[in-house]
Amino acid sequence: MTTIKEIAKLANVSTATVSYVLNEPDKISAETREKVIRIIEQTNFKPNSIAKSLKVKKTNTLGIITEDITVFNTPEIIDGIDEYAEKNNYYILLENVRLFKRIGNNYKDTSKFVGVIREITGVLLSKQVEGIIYIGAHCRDVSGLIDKLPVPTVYTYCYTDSDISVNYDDESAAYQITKHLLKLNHKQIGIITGLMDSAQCQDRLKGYQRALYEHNILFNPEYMKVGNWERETGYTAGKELLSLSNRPTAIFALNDYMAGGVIDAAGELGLNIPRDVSLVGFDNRECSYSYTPKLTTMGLPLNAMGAKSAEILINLINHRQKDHLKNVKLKCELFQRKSVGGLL
Amino acid sequence: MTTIKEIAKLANVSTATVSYVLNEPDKISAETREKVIRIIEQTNFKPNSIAKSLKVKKTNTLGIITEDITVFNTPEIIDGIDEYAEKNNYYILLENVRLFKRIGNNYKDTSKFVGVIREITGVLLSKQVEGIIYIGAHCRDVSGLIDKLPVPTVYTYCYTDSDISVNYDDESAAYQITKHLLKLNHKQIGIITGLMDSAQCQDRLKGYQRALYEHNILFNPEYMKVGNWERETGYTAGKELLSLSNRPTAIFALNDYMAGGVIDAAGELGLNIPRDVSLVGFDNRECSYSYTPKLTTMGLPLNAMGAKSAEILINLINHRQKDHLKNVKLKCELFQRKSVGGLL
DNA sequence: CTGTTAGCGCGTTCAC
DNA sequence: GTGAACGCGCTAACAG
Repeated sequence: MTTIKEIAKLANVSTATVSYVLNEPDKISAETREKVIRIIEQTNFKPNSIAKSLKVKKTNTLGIITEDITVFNTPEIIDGIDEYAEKNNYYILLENVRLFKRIGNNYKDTSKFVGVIREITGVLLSKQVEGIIYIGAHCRDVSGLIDKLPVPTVYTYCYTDSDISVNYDDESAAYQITKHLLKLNHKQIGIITGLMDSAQCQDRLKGYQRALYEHNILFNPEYMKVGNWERETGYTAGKELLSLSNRPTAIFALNDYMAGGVIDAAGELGLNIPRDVSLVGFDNRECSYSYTPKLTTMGLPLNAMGAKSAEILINLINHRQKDHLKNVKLKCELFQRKSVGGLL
Repeated sequence: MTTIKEIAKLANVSTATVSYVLNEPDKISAETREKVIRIIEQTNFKPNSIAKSLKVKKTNTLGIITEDITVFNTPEIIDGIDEYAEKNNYYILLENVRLFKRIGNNYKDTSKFVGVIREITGVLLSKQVEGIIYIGAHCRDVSGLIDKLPVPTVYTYCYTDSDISVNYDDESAAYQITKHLLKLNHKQIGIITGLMDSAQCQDRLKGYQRALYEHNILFNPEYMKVGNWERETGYTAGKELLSLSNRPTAIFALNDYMAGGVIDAAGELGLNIPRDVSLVGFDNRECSYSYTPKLTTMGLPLNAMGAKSAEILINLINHRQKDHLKNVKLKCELFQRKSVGGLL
């Protein structure tokens, strides 16, 4: 690899001159500048940013820790981070924990992998990243997972009790969906929840109830079935709801997988979606588009979450962050497709 | 941040001693070693790998260029790279081109973004990556996209006419599928292709024909319909195939989307899958699992491709690569689900 | 005003 | 177990 010294020699100038051409071109006369630039281009010289970073104590590098890059939400978040970072001249060092492969389904027990995380943050810090974004595989409380770090840290798709996090607004999303159904004159709206110990599930339930309440509709416990996020429970719950004597005219499944189960159930019962019953999912996963009918579902602002995380982090790094930020919640967007119909 | 000097001072030794404790502990007496280690732990000191890299001229960093990290195949490939890299003490600097957002669907016209790629490789080189893995968004010839680089480069999910690439074996995968159907006594096997200008499509067609040939079955042009990879053409082609007087007993759609279209077509014609017609897809995309019936499809060795790319690259970096490697093709694995039945 | 000299950043490693 | 040169680019201070 060519070095600045060789360029200097070839151009018959000092290394300082070359450096100025690169960093403060105005300081150098047009003539020498062009001569130097020509030689740089000819030799394909790229200044060693390692050396530069050592000197200026700035790496312009962000560390990303993903719990699992193969989880559907993660790539889009990274994409958002990446776009914002690039625009602001930051680069990305990626650490993928491979959570599921490493510790299976016990990921809720954070103690199992604090050691792994400590090692990873150590690497990132020794590589002088200026800030860290932690992307959860699954939206939950990860307090205690990362020790207090000497660089700013932002959590997304998860949160802690003391750090800045970026997520989407489950409550408002569920409210939005329920409102949408109510406006189409649905008054009997079934809901299939995920596991009840998840904050996401609780928040969505709140949004659902708030919308009902605003329309003076009493929450009917018969219309709520508890699922576990998997298609099978959507099927079971769907069957129960649709077999009710006063069956709901619309069903809100708290994720797309369970909505798929409802489609199965409706099919078996000879019910047509959306004619006989409307259906809404959540997540806008790829599969929701290939269901028959195409599923109306809630899209997550993943890209925006990534971009927002990067924005906050870079602001923190450069000490221009308003410090009142804590839990940022971005709005979701409804994707209206073919599984919802209106009532007279 | 603490430096080696401060540690040295606190421990009353020279910086050299601290360095040896870190890198060649045996050279230092147990007594001083432990003293130094204690202080390192107390102060939470992390050696600055930037400075180390500058000195030892080794960053242990691999650059990954992804054409688009949001494309379904990419995260799993990165996961594979990551796993292998981590085991071998390499780290990952990620550059995401965001191909589709940047230049829309004209990605086949490589000239449109050579400039972007040149800039990205420049950044990676200046950050002293020791090798680069280029991950295509779409398997195709990308010759001329990257200038000859001073570090080893491996292409995956794409290829060039002169560099090492890692892909999967389309021909053998299609052969495997066709063979599977033939063994179940299917003799009339329809095929729905993707766009014919793709090498992948050509190779799969070859595999299909080779299997038929081995079973002395003449290729029947009526049984081949050309699609464009989208669900709609799968539907159209499926309808045509299934309306034939001697309709095929099995259909091989060259991707899962088009297989979805065949499911639509069969449904409309009142044909049951797999009773009336068997169906196989390709890609094992998430949606294939949520079709009714669950689709039998060909899984791609994405993780293995990533790992293999990393392995080759790291071997190249350390000059222990057999140089006869060129186009590595990994085997695919059939996922047998519910869309295929046997014939008497 | 243009361009040069020289020391610095931090950890490594060789000669002593 | 230590002193000191070294890697490469940056930049303050300075000379022409």
